[in-house]
Amino acid sequence: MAAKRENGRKNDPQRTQEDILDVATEEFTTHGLAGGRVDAIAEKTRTSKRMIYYYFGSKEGLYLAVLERAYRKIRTLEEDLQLSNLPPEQALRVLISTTFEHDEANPDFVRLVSIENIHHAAHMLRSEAIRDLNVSVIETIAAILERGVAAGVFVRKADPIDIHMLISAFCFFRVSNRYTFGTIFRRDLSEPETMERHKGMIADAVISYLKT
Amino acid sequence: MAAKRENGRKNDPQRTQEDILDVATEEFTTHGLAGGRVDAIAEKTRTSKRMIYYYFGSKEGLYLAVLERAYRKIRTLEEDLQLSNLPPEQALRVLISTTFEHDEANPDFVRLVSIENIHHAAHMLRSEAIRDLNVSVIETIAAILERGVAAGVFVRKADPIDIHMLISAFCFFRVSNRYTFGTIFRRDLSEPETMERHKGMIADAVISYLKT
DNA sequence: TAAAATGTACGAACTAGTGCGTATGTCAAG
DNA sequence: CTTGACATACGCACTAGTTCGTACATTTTA
Repeated sequence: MAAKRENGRKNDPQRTQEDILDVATEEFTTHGLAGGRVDAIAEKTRTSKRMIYYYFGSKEGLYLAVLERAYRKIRTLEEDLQLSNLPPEQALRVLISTTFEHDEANPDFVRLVSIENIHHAAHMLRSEAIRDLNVSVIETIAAILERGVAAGVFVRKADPIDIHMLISAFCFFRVSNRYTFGTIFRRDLSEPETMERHKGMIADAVISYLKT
Repeated sequence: MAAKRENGRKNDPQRTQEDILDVATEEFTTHGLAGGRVDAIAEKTRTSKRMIYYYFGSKEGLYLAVLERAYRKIRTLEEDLQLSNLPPEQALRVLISTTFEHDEANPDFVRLVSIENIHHAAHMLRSEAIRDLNVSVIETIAAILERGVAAGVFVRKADPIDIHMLISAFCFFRVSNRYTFGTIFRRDLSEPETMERHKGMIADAVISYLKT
């Protein structure tokens, strides 16, 4: 359906699709899946609504494409962090920093995941590409925990997925619940000093938990 | 607009409104604000669409009413926990347990907050009732932390709002991201043993953090 | 009987999706 | 290297169906 071509053309399907996906991401993350309007996307695009259906078939197809691209962008960062050379505690701190900054830098991704949860992860289930993701993080954490226990710096034998959840929950929440939390407590979570303090807190909390 | 009546009538506006709100809560938490259909709500109600507009004026008005009722239900629980008699560490554990079980028991509330965040907390901002909520929790935590530091059981001088966020993030995430997390890691977060383990983990993490 | 509560039927506006025509590029034959 | 046949890329204008909201009639209660 989507043919791939080299450059030097006026017809540039690659760019057209990217353009559509950029606009669609903005629209869906701002209004949700049901709230996002195909016409609104079409208007902000260089191209027309017809092209959206030409390339993505349907509104849901477009949404799925947006979701998959967001996940694909993510995957690259999680790999090759080279944590096995670092001492366990430091390795974990680097991993936590990375997760923290990742969520902070990708609010679109966070919002899409929130939207997916409202829809019971129905679209994620249909996408194999997305399903077998994140697994590498667990292996990374598992290795760090094992080394830590072996070296005696960590006392507690914790489940890697649980630890990932403890870290991810905090980092994710800061971004996903920014607006309600900010409204209730009148606090701007995107301020640099707040960010640094929070980054230190989740790291210290996880480390001290493992040391107890 | 909304008259209050006793019982023993065929006309029971109180019950009608509650009925509408129940159905609307279900609809909005399942499909989101934009995805929720007024006609679908009307059908599942004992009454008709006309009544929805009679009592709530508009779809947004209905949504706001749903949101406010959800918050009102919550508020009751947070008060009177009588934590000041307990030693600081135990008081904190009780508070964390309460938060944990609260989010677990009120997935509707959690979902509404998620939906609000997608809409930049726009409706919360308009509702005074909601805005000055949750403040009591902060005071409770602040008192516990002070007592803890004074007694020497807590070493770290932490910000109460930060601690609330650390706790709330984990408890909230478990419910809000249940579907995506469950899909990726093939783990059922609602299993009793998992719940107990997680409840213990967040408590231990917070306590050990404060003791370091 | 006045006021509140409720039901029915309908309409205006919106929205996802499409039919059909056009433009742009590819490739092969002459 | 021009020409013609064909495939891909694109846009306008329309449709079928949905969705929020309301006008009007009716019943119930004070």
